Amino acid sequence: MINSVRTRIAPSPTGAPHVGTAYMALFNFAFAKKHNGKMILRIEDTDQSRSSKESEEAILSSLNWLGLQWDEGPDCGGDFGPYRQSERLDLYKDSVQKLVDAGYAYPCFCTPERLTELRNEQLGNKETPRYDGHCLNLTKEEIQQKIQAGEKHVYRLKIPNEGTCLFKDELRGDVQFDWKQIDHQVIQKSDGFPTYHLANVVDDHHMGITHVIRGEEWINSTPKHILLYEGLGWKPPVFAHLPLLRNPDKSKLSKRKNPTSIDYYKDAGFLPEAVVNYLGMMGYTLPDQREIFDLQELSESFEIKRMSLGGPIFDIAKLKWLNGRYLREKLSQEDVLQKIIEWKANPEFLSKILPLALNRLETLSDFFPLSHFLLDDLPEYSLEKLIGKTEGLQVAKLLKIAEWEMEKIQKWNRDQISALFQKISQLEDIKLKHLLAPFFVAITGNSVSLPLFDSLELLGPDLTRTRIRIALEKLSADGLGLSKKALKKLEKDYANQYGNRID
RNA sequence: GUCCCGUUCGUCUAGUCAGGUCAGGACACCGGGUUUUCAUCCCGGCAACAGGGGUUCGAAUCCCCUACGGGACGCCA
Repeated sequence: MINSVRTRIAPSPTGAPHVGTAYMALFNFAFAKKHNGKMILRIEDTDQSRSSKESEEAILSSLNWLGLQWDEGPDCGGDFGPYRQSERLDLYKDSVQKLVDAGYAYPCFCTPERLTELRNEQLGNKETPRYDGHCLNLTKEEIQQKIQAGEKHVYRLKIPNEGTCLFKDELRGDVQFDWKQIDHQVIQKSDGFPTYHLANVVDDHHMGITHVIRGEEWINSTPKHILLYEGLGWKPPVFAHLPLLRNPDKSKLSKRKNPTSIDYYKDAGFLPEAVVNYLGMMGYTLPDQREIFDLQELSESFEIKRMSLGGPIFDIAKLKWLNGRYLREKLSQEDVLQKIIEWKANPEFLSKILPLALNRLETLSDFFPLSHFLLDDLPEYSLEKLIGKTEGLQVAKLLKIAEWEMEKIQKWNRDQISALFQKISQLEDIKLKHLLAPFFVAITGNSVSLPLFDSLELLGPDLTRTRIRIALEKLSADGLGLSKKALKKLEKDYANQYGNRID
């Protein structure tokens, strides 16, 4: 079938697998299946400094865990590969050339310094920061000369000076932007890699994508994409922008305020079917309004027009309720037992705990009380215990610093974790023993427990992050958290001592 | 700040396109029942059309304005 529906998900391998990715994947999947089409998975690894193989693997494996199977992708191949953008560079280079020839793009030699200065100036004048078209005035000869001299340059998209861009969003109808307020977006970076905007258009075209179903965050850059299709002489796909998942405070879902890693839900003991079901009821209701449904039921009855557009708040309480129903309605006791065993009651996992606990055992019955915090979702403890002998505000500060430092850990293991705490101990000039005290409580629920670093390794980054976040919330609720002002100051001091945060 | 998108119970939503049933369901919460406790299960309750103007016999539904919320404004995606 030539005109069959093809959708895609295009995760960027720059971090932990995000539930937002799963959310988009779910509806791309459902839409494709509903129309007997295919869903393609494409890795958007055009950011050389941030992309990693580990992250790519983690994302594929998490989506697999959820059962959101794609028809073509880097792991399973397909007729439109390769499915990693870093392996398709020639294609983008050709397109840039085509765009330059057609007058839709131009090289820009401005230095990052000049651009920063320009930005600050515009910001100072309360203008929207935009490229000023400086390099648009270069003559052919000057360009030739600079390129030959090996000057670093990027390619920018040339936006019309006036007029409007009108496009149709499947869910919202006509959307209109003045070209005036769209920036001359970089489409090829100085390292020769394309930016998202170029790569996604080129790939969507070559991969035969018929429907681009993506997050609302992209709606503002759609005019640029439309222009790229025009410049390359291609027909744009159908666009549908889905609402963004939100934190309880209605901001875009973020790991600062909510567990956002798919792995968290796995580690915390949720069933993939329940997570998928829950995600499916965010912004969507089946025509018959049933609320327990699987991927297939969702796909069979899926009507994209039924998507509601208000950003749904991710409510863990409801997810838990749903998960409970799956446990007792969808599975037999044998099934549940098997799941528990596979989850954490397996010999592999328990045998990792044992060496930590052995010296502390007098009877076998000591084992589970000692290790329960590795099996719990969240441990319980009092605020007094958390603070201990440390000063309250100091506790919040240390937790926050650790939270930021943990984001920088590439490979989550004992050594890295140990190094992290050693570093904080030194820079904050606090004895390791005293530094660790509040962490023992936040992580294990007790001031006395199994060795912390090994425990953290076993617990994994996602459960760890959540426990630190919860501890911070407890402190705030009692007025011992960081005020807005204190946080600002801490951010600054942190950047000076530890380097920039990665969020 | 500029632009774009959005707005029905605390939360997820049905109803909006084709204007006309006490605005329906679910989570959470509260109360009652079953259960040695708890949970499950069952029953009941609380609770919303953001505001203001139009159009109309009639507006949650169509139009306009305002407010509020979110997003975008990177050589990130």
